[in-house]
Amino acid sequence: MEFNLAATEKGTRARAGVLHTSHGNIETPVFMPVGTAGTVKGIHTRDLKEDVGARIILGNTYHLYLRPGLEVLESAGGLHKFNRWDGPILTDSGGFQVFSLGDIRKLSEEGVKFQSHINGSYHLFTPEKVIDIQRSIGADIIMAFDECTPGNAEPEYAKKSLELTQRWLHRCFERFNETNPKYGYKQSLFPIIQGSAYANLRKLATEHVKQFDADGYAIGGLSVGEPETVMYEMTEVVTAELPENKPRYLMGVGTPVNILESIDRGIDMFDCVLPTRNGRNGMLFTSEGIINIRNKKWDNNHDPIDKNGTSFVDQYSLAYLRHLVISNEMLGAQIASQHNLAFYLWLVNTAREKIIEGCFKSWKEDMVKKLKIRL
RNA sequence: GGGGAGAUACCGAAGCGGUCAAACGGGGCAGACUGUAAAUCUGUUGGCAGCGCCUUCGGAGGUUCGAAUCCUCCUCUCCCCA
Repeated sequence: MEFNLAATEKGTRARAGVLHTSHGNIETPVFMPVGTAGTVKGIHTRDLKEDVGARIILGNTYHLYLRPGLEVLESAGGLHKFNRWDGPILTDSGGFQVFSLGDIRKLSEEGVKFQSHINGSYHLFTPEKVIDIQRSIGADIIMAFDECTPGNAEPEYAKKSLELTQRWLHRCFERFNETNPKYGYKQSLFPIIQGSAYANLRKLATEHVKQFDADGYAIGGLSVGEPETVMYEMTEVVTAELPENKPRYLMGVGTPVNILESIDRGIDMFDCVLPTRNGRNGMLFTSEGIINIRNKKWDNNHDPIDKNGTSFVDQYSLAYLRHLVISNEMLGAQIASQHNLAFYLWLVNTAREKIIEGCFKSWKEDMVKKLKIRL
């Protein structure tokens, strides 16, 4: 998997690049819509591609393993064939579920024993097994199995947790190197840098990860409860040490402001559930600011959702969308999700253009102010 | 015409002498959500006002220290039999 830098800008670490995969090229910075269960909730792949302009989407190892299961995915010929998304796919390893499903799992040196949130059955996820599962799912980019350390972890715990993730990383690469893709195209394994809110740990983690000369590097364990300033600081610490010629992926981030600030700090790839989840729950990210579409003040406003919007759905009015969301009509969740995703893609696309033009920094400052406005 | 049941806050519906400004649902209003156990969750919903006061349980009277709860009359709904 090749990555080529197309442009950088002085006075910022922002980069524009192109990542080449077997399922197409990805221009960066990029936002990757999250499709945990093999679907970006509420959005057809046709709309993802043609309307939203998504270039790569996510899937999740834990969730897809439990349902529909590997037998179905393998007989379909992998996730691309199963969900009819022919662009690149990235699967998360289940490391985030170690964090988010903290109450129904048990952590050990060997791996993590999850109790299925679906039927209560037990499943041991080891680094080796997680690689095997991701071979079966067939994503272009697969993630190392890690422990996503909570944002408020004590130093001792953060250190122990990081060291476990590091040992698991060796096991991941070992299994990765002794197995082959199942569907005839290359897969790339990205390590995940942990270290919680501690700069010294983040530096150690970054150094450690570089020995694998991976096709890309991810930063995990951020936006998990720590203050935003910490998130930015940790991102800076890590990107300062990572090789320039490899893509950097900031996992699970974030708000539109978070994304612009992180691009400024040298991040190339993002994913986040906010545009879809918050969209379903009535929150719109627009070029003028944030809208809670359930609020009464929109009930008779017939302006378009976003007059600068790039999506087909932006032609719908605020009043109509409010009506749909308030009435719990499924189209409301779909329109809101599609708008938000299109907005996120517009945001990273524009950031890319501005980097190439050499005026990202000033555009960003301006944009961040607008994005914080609550309409 | 005869017999029965009932009227409670925006709606539905508990409550049947004090712990009732009144359970619970719904609806309304607002908030949260960051590698998705989420089309979810939380708060609030008589009026003022900083824990106190004021106006509420169909209407009017009454009993009582005290009434949404008991009594009388009135108004209106619903059901059954003619």
